[in-house]
Amino acid sequence: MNIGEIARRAGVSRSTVSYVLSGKRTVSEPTRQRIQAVIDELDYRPNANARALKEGRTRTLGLVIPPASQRLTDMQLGFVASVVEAAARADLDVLLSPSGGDHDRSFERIVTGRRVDGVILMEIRLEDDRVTRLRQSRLPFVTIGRTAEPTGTSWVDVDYEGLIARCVHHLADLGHRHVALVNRSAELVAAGYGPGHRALVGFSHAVAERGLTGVDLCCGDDAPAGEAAMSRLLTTRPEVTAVATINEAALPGVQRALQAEGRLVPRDFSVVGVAAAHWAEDFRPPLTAADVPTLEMGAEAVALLLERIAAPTAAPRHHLYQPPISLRASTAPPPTP
Amino acid sequence: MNIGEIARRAGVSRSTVSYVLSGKRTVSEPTRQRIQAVIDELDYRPNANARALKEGRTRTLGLVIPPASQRLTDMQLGFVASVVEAAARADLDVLLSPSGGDHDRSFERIVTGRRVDGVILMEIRLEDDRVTRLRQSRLPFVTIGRTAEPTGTSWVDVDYEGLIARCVHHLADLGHRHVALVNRSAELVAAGYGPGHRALVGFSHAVAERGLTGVDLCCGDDAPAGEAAMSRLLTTRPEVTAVATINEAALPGVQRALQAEGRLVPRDFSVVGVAAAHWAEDFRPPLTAADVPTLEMGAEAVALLLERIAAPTAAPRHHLYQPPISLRASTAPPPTP
DNA sequence: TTGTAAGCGTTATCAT
DNA sequence: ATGATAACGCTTACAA
Repeated sequence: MNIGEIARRAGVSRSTVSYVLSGKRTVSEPTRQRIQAVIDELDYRPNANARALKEGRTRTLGLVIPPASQRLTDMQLGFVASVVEAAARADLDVLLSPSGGDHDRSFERIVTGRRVDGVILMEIRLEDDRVTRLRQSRLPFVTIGRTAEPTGTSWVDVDYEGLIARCVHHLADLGHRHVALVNRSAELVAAGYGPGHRALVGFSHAVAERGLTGVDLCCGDDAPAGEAAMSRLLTTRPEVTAVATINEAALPGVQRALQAEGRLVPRDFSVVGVAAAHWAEDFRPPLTAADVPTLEMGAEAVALLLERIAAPTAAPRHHLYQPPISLRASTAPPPTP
Repeated sequence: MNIGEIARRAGVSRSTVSYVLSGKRTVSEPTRQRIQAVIDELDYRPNANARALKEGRTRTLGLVIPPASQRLTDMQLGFVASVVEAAARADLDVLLSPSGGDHDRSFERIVTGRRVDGVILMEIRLEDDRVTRLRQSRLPFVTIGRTAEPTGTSWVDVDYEGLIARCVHHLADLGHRHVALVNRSAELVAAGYGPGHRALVGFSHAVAERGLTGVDLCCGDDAPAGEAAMSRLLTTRPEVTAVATINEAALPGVQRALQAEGRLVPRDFSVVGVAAAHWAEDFRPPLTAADVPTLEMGAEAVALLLERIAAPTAAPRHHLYQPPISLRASTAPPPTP
C-alpha cells in the first residue's frame, strides 16, 4: 500500500495525494474528500522511512540509556518515561540505545546511521566519551546530567552539590556536629559519575564551613547495600547523629539498619537527602528531602533538544534544578548525650 | 556523507562500495582495501533509512509500553530492559511507543508507518484492542502476557493461575485454613488485566479444592496501598493467617502493616507470592516466592519475534513460564490459637 | 486546481 | 571484477 496506489484509486496524481496528506497546498474540496475516502478505506499511512529519506529528518529522537545489565534505578526509569512521554506529545518516536562504553554498536548505529534527529544522553560522567563523540558529530544532543566542562552543550541536571550542602546546613542548624554522607556506589564514584562527585564536594565544603566532622561512604544502589553500609557506620562511628544521602534506592536498607540498632528517627538520628518524592514519602517517618523532579526534567530535556534541532547554531541552554527541601519528619536536633 | 562521496574518493562506482559494505559479491583485494580506507577515514556508515527503504526492512523492533503517566512497575521495567538488551545483541534497535488506549497516534505510527519489522506488546488484557489491531495488520508481533484467546499468536507469559494455586496449596499443606489474595489494583482487574484475573481464578479454585476460606482484595501498585489493604484485612478478617500475592510493589507496605499489628512473619502470619527475585530477597524475612524471570522472558520474546519475522506463516509459538517457588523464610504453620 | 518529474541514499539486476 | 541503472515510496519545485 503506497501513495501511488491511493492516487490510482482516487484517479489523481501522487502529488495531489501527498498534498492532501500534508495540507501544504489547497486541494479542491471534492477531490480532497474523494482522496481522503480512499485513504480512510485502505487505512493508508505514508512510509515513514521514505518520508524521512526525502525530508532529511526522521521525526525520531534517540535516547541512550545505561546498559540493562545493571538494573536501572527508579530515577533513571523516571527520566526514560518522561522523555518518551514528552516526545510522544510532540509526535516524535524514541529509539532506545543501551550503551555504556564508547565502542558500542548500538550507539554508533544511532549516532552515525542518521536514524534520529537528535539524541538525549543519560548517566553522564565528568569525562564522558559519548559526549565527546557526539560533539564531533553534527548531531544535536542534550544531556541529562553534565560533564566537568559542559560549556557549549545543552543539558539539564540536579544541583547535587548545592542540595547536599543545604542538607548539611540544615543538619548543622539543628545542632548536629557529626554527620555522614551516603553516596552512590564506589564504582560509580570511581568512574567519575557526576552526582557522586558533586555531592561529595558539596558535603565536604559544607562540613568544613560549619566546622563539623563528616564521614562519607559509598553504597550500592539497593536496600541490602544500604543496610550494610549503615550498620557499619553506626558501629564504627557511633558519634554520628545524622546522614545526608543521594542514594534513594538504599533508603529502605538505611531504615532497617537504624531500626535494628534501636535508633529512632528523628529522635535519635536524623536522615535527609535528595530523592524522588515517592521514596521520600515511603520512608518512615516521611523523609525530609529535595524531591528530584524527573518528569519535569525529562520534558525539559526534550524541549531543549527540539530547540537544538530547530536552531543548531543557537547558543546552547541548560537548566540546573534546585528543588526545595521538603521538610517532612525525619530530622530533629541530635539527642542530648 | 553518502555512498556516492565514498565512491568518488575511491575512484569506483557506488555499487562497488555497496558490495564492499555488504560482502555480497567479491571485490578484488586492492580495491576493497582502498575503499575500506576511505570509509574508515571518513567514518562513513550507510544511511539506515535509505537502506530500509530499499531492503524493505528496518532492522528495528517496536516495543509498546504502558503510558508513562502511570509509573512503570519494576517488572515492566525488567521487560523493557531485557527486550532492549536482547535486541541490541541481535544488532536491532528498539522503537518505544507509550500507548494505553487503542486510538493512540504513537501506536498507529509504529504499526502502520512501517517503521519497524515487528512489535512486542506488554501489559496485555484479556480483550486487547491493540492485539486485535495488530492481528489484522500484516505486522509480526509477540505479546508479553496473553489475551483470553491467544491461539494464533506468539507469546510469553507467567502462569499466574498455576503459580497462585501452588502458593495456596503450599499454605494449605502447612495447615492454614483462612487465606487471602493480595491482587493488583481494582482498576486493572476491572479492565481485564490478565494476571489479575488469572491469579484470582487460580486462587479461587485452589481455595475451593482444599476447602479453605479465601478472601481476595485488590491493591494499588505501591507500598502505601499495600499497607492500607493489609491493615484493613488484619482488622476486618482477623482469622486470616496467610496471604498470597502477585503485587510485588505492595510488599513493603504489607510488611509494615504486619509489623504495626505486631504480627511476626512467619510465626504469626505467612506470606507467599509471585515476584521478581529482588523484591522477595528484600522482604524481611526473605519471601517464599516464585521468581519471575523477566530477563529470560524478554529475551525469549525477542527470539519469538525474530522467528515470526523470518517465517510469518510458520505456526506461532509460546512459552508459559512456571518458575519454581523458592522456599525462603516467610511461611510456616499457622499459630496455634 | 492539478500533474510531471527530479531526487533523497541505498541495493541489486543487468551489462560489460 | 566492476559499472551503469532502475527501483524503493515519498516530497516538492516547476509546469500547465
